[in-house]
Amino acid sequence: MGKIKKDGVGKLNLTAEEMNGLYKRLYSYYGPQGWWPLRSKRIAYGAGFDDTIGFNTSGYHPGIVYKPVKDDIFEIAAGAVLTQNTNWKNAAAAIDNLIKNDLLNTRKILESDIEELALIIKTSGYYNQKAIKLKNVAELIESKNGSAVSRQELLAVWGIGPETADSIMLYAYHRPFFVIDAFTRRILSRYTGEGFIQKAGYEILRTCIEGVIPADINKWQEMHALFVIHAKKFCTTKPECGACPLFRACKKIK
DNA sequence: AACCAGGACGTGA
DNA sequence: TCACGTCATGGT
Repeated sequence: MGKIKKDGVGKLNLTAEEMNGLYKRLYSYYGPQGWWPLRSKRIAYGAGFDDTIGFNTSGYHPGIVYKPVKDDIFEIAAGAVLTQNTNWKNAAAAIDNLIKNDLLNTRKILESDIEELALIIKTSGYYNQKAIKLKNVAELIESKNGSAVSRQELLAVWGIGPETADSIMLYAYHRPFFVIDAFTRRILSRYTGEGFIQKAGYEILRTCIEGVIPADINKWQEMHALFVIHAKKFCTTKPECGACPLFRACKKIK
């Protein structure tokens, strides 16, 4: 067995109270985000949607009815892949280009020429790798013939790591897996003052967070989206602590 | 002009 | 397990 993984868990002192306070502060400041930023939502929200960062910046739009369609699942999976280590704006441009070429569904992706596909998603960076990844996810989704994919199946796909898998599970399939990204780590480590959060392994941190936030799919979706928007607005690499809505509660660890 | 952006994978130690 | 190199565009 070797090392005791509990060493890692033991150093994480994140509490449900802290998490709840953080959620309430972010939610009251930014409002519901209604993620995932599907293009149908981006269009529906119109001017209220900041497509450079993938957020509805003008508050909730209760009058707008979002109608899910079959290809949404692949759009989310594709977006999760295309935004790997890349800003959303570049990924969104790639998605728009896929739409322009009528390629945003599993069958068309599988039929597409991989070198042409790579050029179509060029703006997202790593486009040769991502072209392969898109085909791989499309293949998995297509093979399930409409039934939901599992996290394990996603992780078995070349190009789908834990964060991408969890994004797909949480936002496309509405399953309870909390998404851990660099922003989540940065905000939580600063806010709680626990430097160890930056070093904790993915699964350790994920299960820890899942244990301190109420098991509510919508809340998990919102929490992750709130982490991302806050990391872009204030908790950047060089944070804007002066105007930050979390200033008073934050432990401010760099 | 370095640095960052909603990572994942292969390799060597 | 873990640190490090690779993949790559586009904005600040």
